[in-house]
Order: sequence, then C-alpha cells, then structure tokens
Amino acid sequence: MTRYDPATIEAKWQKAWDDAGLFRAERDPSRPKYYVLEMFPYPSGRIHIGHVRNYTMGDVVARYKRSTGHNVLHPMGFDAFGMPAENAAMANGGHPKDWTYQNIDTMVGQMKPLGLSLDWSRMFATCDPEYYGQQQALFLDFLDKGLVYRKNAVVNWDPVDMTVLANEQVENGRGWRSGAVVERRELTQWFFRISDMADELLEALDGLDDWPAKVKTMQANWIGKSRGLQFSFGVVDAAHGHDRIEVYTTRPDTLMGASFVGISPDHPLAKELERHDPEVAAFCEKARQGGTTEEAIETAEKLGYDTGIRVRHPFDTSWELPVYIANFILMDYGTGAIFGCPAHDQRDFEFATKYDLPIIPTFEPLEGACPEGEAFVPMKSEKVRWIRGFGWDEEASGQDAVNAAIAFCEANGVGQGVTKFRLRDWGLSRQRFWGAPIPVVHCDSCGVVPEKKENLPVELPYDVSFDQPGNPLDRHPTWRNVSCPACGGPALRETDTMDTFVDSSWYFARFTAPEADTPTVAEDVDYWMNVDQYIGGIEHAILHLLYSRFFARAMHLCGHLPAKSKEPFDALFTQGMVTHAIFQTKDANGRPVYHYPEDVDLRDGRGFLKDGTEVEIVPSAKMSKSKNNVVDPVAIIGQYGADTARWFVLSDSPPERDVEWTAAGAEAAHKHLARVWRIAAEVAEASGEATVQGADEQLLREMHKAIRDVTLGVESFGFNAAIAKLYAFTNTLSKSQAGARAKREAAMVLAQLMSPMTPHLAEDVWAMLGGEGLITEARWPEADEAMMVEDSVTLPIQVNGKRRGEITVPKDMDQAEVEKAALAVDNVQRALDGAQPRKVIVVPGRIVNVVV
RNA sequence: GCCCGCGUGGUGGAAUGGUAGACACAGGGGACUUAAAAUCCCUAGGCCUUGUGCCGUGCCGGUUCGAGUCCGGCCGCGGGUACCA
Repeated sequence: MTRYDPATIEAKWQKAWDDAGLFRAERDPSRPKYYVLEMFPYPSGRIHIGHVRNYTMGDVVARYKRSTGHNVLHPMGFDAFGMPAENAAMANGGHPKDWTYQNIDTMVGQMKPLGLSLDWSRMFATCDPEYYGQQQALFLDFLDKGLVYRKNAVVNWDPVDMTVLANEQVENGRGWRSGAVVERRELTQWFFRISDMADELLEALDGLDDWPAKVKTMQANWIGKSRGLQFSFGVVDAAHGHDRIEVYTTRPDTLMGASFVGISPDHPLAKELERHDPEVAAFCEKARQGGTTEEAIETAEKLGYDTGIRVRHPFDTSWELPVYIANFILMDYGTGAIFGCPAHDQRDFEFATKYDLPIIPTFEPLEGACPEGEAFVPMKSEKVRWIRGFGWDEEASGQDAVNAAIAFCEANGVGQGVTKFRLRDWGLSRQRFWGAPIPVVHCDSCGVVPEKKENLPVELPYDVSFDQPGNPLDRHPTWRNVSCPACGGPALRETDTMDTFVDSSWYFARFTAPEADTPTVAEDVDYWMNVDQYIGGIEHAILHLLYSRFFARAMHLCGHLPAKSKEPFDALFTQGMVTHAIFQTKDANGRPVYHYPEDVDLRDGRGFLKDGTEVEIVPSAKMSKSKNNVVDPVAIIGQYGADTARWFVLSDSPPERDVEWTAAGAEAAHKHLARVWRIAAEVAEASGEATVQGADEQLLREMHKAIRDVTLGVESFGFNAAIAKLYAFTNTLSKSQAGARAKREAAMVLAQLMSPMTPHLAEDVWAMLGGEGLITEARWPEADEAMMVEDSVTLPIQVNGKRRGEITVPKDMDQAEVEKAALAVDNVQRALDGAQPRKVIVVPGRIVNVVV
C-alpha cells in the first residue's frame, strides 16, 4: 500500500476533468441550470488565503449542484481597473496594462492548482477592450434613456499636487503624497440617476428572501427613506436677495424648540455672503478643509459662523432665530439648510452650548425631568409628555407627534410633508487613467456629443507616462483631440474614466455570453440568469450590490436583461475574512515594524525573532500586505496539496465569520485527509463478514445520518458543521466491526460526501474502491429515512431548570408515562426533597422539566 | 459621529428557546518501536468539601417552567460610511 500523495493525484484528476471537459458550461434547455458566482478578484498580484476560502465555498456549491443534476455555470474573471495599477506605474514605471495582465497571469497560475470547477473558457478582465467597449455601449444606451447626466459635485482636492484624491489617499485631512491640507472642491461630473429608483430599490428588498437580513437592513438604511416637513423661514430684512431659507426636517414636532438655523458652506446664501464678506470667505474656506467622506465631516469639530442674518419663526413672527453657516451641514442632503433643536438632538446641543444658544425642550419624559448636560433623545416609538407641541395629545410618541406636526403645519400653510431619500445619485466620473473611458466628446458648437457606437471601444492609449500627478489623458497630444461625431469640427474627448464599480455592476451578465458583440445575448441571459448563488465579502453589502441592482434595472430598460433579472442575485451569501496575527516591534522612533510569520518563533503564546527579540502579537487582524501578515496559499498547496487548503479553509469556522489562519490547523487538516485515504485503502483490500452482530446495520445507519447532515450542511452554508460530521463519520467507519461490503459502501459514500470539498482525494478513493466513472459525475447519495429510525430516546430531566438526571424511554411512550418515569428517578426525588411538583413540562423527544 | 455585525474552555468553534462545550487544534497520559517519525487508544471548562456538588457563554438588568439563543442598557472588537476594491 502506498501513501496519500496529493502532488500526484491532484495533477492526475485535474487532467481527467480537463480531458472530459466537465466544467465547460453550455446552454441546455433540457436540464435545470444553476449559476454560482463568487465576487471576482482584483488582480493585486498574488492570491491570498481569503480568495481560496471564497472560491472554495463557491466550488462546493458548484460541485454539489452538478451532482444533483444541474447544468452549472461557474465562471471567473478579474476586476482589473483601479488605482493600484496606476500607483505601481508611478512607483516603478511601466504601463498599468502590463502590470495588470502580468498579475492576472500569475494569479490564474496560482488558482488553477486549487482544482476549482471553473469554466475558464469564459474568463475575461474588465480592462479588456472587448469588455469595456460593451460597457461604453451600455453607457450610451443609458444616456439615451436619460439615466445619465452631468452636475457639480465635491471632490478631495490636493492644492499642491493639483490633483483629485481618492478618499483612501486622504490621511487625517492631508494628501498622502504632498502632505497638503486637502480641500473640498466642486467639479462637473457624470452621474447615474440611481436616486430615481430609490423607492423601488427599497421596496424590492422585501422580495430578496435568500439574502442575509443584515445586508437588506444596511441597504434600507443607506437608501434612507424619510418622511418630513419642508418649509421656509422668512428672512428679516430680506438680506442679500434671499427672502426665504428653505429647510427640511424629519422632526417638525420639535419646531417650537428651534434655536438657530444652519446652512451649508455650499448653500447659495453662504456663497453669496462669501463673495462680499472676507470674514465669511475665510470661514467657508476653513469649513471646506478636510476630506469629503461622511466620516470626516461628521467627526470633525463642529464649526459655526453667525452671519448676523435673522429669520422669523413660522408660528411666532416676533421670535427671531440666528442663521449660522455650519461645516457639518451637507448641501447634498435635503435643502442644505436645517433648524437646530438643541434640547432633542445631541449634535445641535453641542453646537448650542458652544455658541451660547438657547436650549428649549418641547417634551419631557413621562416620569422625571430632561437629563442635564445632554440632549433628551428618546426612541421615536416612546411616549413622552409634550410641553411645546402644537395641538396633539399631551402624551404621545415622537412618531405620532411628527405626523400630527406635519398635518398641522400643512393646515396652517407652513410648508408641506415630503418624502426624501438619503441615497444620492451615483457619481461615476474619475479623473484617472486606468478605467473605462467615458465615450463622449466635447464640441464647441454641439456641446456634449455621444461617441458613435461603431467607434467603440474608445480605447485607452498605450503611449502614456506617469511621472507627474494627474490623469495622463488630460495631457495626451493626440488621443484627446478628435473630430466631433456630430458636426465633424474639432472637439475634445472626455478624459474622465468610469468608477470601477461600473465594471463590477454587470460582469455577472457578461459571463453568460462573454464574447458577444453586444453587451448581452437574449438567449443566454434568458437561460443563465439569474445568479442562483452569489458569494462574496460583507464589505460589499451596500455599494457593489446596490449599484448592481440599479444596473440590472437600467439594463432591463435598455433591453439588455429580461424583467426577471431586475434583481440579478437570487441568493446571496457573505463570507467572513481570513485574519492572521500581526507581529510587530518598534523602531528607534517608536514607529511599528512588521515581521513575517515565518520569521517569528512561537513559544507559550509569546513570539521571538531569530535574534531573541520579543515581538508584540496583535491577534486576528485583517490580512494586509503592509502589515506583513498575509498568508500565501501557494506555499500551503505546495506543502500539503490543494485539498488540504480547501478542507482547512472550510473547517472550524462558520463561513460567514472571520477565520484566523494558523499553521497548526493546516497540518491537522492534512493528517485527516491522509487518514481517510489510508482507511479507504484498507477497506479496498478488506474481505469478510461483520465480526459483531448488528455492526453492518449500525454502520449503515450512521452513514445515512451522515448523508442527511452533510447534505443539510452543504445546502445551508454550514460547511464547518458538515466537516465536523465527516470527522465523526470517519471515526465511526474506522472503528466499525462491519463486514467488507458494508464498509466499502460506507467508504464510497464518505468519498462522495467529501467530494465537493476535497475533489481530488474523493476521485482517488472512488477509483480505489472500484467506483464507476468519475465521482465528479456521480449522483449525490440520498439519505434513507427508514434506515435512521431509532426506537428509544434519552431525555434529560430538569428540576426548576437544572439538570438532575436522565431517562431512556421508548420513542413513542406517552407523556403521562414519561412523567411518571422521570419523577421516579432517584436523583430527581433527592432534588425535590419532598416538595410536590407544581407542574411537569414534557417536551416530546426533548426534555422533561419538573417545576416546584 | 452614524448604520450593520460579532463576543462561548488554553485555541478554532458546536448547540430549531430544551443535557453548554459536538468536532478539531494545542496539552497530559499510555500502546507500538532498539529509538524516532508515523499511527492507534485514553484524558481534558473552572472550583472545592470529589458531591452524579457549586460556578460558568463580554458586563448589568428583564421575559420564560427553561436563555449562549429573545428584549433593554453598557463595554470591547470588526465591516461600511458614497473616489480602496
């Protein structure tokens, strides 16, 4: 008998699958289709263990579905545009294209040995002109349908490098290269009208039964539908041509507690004042400092500037409120102006305290008084006592009061109730090179003119350099100067490229016909769509998935997807990250130095470098190149084989949770696979009958239970639970006294149950035991209920909820008998200590609880 | 700041509101071996008065015959926060 030798068998079976062309997907209306997709990777240069986990989960689903008779589509591609390629070009020279395609080559070379059941013939990268040309065609169709427009929006501006920065490139409000204080600057940009679909995107979440509830909640909160009051304050003396300030509030019930009006630094009135008043201009400049992220704006110090302008309260014209310009008010949301009620909003409270503004409560708790030193902000559903309401019950919840306030205001001619969404339109313009060019030209006489479809793709030029900041397209001598598609006169090509989220918003549809000369092909999307199971990281819960949902609708409007694909992902699973400890020491300046895991010796939970220096261990950190804690799966595969890597990433941790990579875990996984192989080899050579009465039946009963539990585990993404069951069943088989025939049957089923996770080992075991054909093509086994019946059951007995004993009774014993048997147990009597049971709860087949 | 998660032995984790710690790692003990590796078997939450005893699922409180699980409030960690992908 030889030994388990993954290097040999993995190559052998991968060749067998290839030769049989098993994973090439072809339309076949006679069979049910199944489309399983993992979020495609960014070609960073090397796969990491998180990729292995993600793709292995998808592969388990794909292989399982194949074994239940489905025609499976399981494709792979690369999300290949984006900043890292440009950063590499800036740092090391070269072209982003070369860097990207080299990385893709490397990563495909690293992925192939994993034995994933992928249809590699469908592979593409989003930076292929054949892909982004079709994306440009989609853009033109969207433009035609009025789904795209231009408007001004703020970006991070680096005043030293004279360039736009990504949020990631802003560190503590400064540009990452120049170190200059970043400012928010307006630029004309392209937008998709996603906000027109806000209500539909919200409503349709209800139909996504196989999406995680948390993702739907996050999307619903992001879309942020709110009912509120829009009204205006009259300006005293109609300063600067503005006689009214329009505000939007979701808490009109607190209007009688208003103490100031705040406007955004980008509000038209603020801009008007800025032009005439250097002091206001200086304030606005300061207020615009820092990055554009919501986080930066919300956590920045709250700054206000009293404009001196006063407005009148709508219900008391003698009551005047000051108008402040405030850095925390966004022009993008509502009207860019608010009123502040410090008594019932913590942010307003802090602002009012800082600028010495009155704090006027409109309601109090039903018992006690408002808290000192902070705003009183109860849940909207909680009832409170109103002291400055206008006309509803003295005791009412915030929610009821909001509705009553809107009705009252409308009846009195103060504004109207409106529904607003937090969701903003999707800005797709990027002032960068490495993205899909936006296919329009700017003509002096015709304005913005779409490129003709026959001229697509508008391809990125190769002769560019990255030796200065900014977009090389802006300074390209010939690429930019074109003739107008409409009038033939001189024109300039648009140099903005598309957000990479556009690339990933339709790749799943393109996989159904990756080489077509239209974005999609009707027969292919009709057959293959929707994605039956989509798998990816929780970090994409909002943006990528929401944009894809929008894109699917937009593509449907343009005839590129059927109506059923408006929601393109039938089921979604979000998996956790793979983490690894960080090993760090400090350099002379106190800055952290990160060490590779292979350079650290672990002893008793402490880590030491070769020279004996102790390192600080930061547990469970997200793997990151810059922290040197990335585990390279290629080394693991080389050492133990792909099946070990696959088995390990699935075992131990529930798929939706983060998993800590440990070298010991991989070693253990390998030992187990070697053991399965050895047991199978023994079974293959065994002969004879059972040595113990009933051993065959017992083994087969356990086998059917394993089929049931593993099938359930695979179907419900309980891969770790399925693997625990497989460990247990392996132990059962190993110790079984059953005869050769029963053992052989059990071992073959074990191989089948393992085949989605460790397909090479499974093939080898299958062949060793004389299985017919490839296990990859074998039908999934079915659990036989009749084989699993047990005739007695063990029930724990509790007294007042504490376990005091157990009884084993026939399965169908009636409750009164069970109760009697339970009370007869010695230890139960001792626990009762003479007391009379008040009640005995018998949960059939589960538990008995005696209540005293 | 705001939204969404997560928190169970030395470690990863299991547990439709029903025996907390399945399965595995590391540890301890043993078998086999000249020895080692490999393999196999046993053991294993904490505490003590060793009783089928007490405590125990981040902390505090609640609902329930019964809570790791449901509810409320804290603490800690992670993801997202619209130009990282």
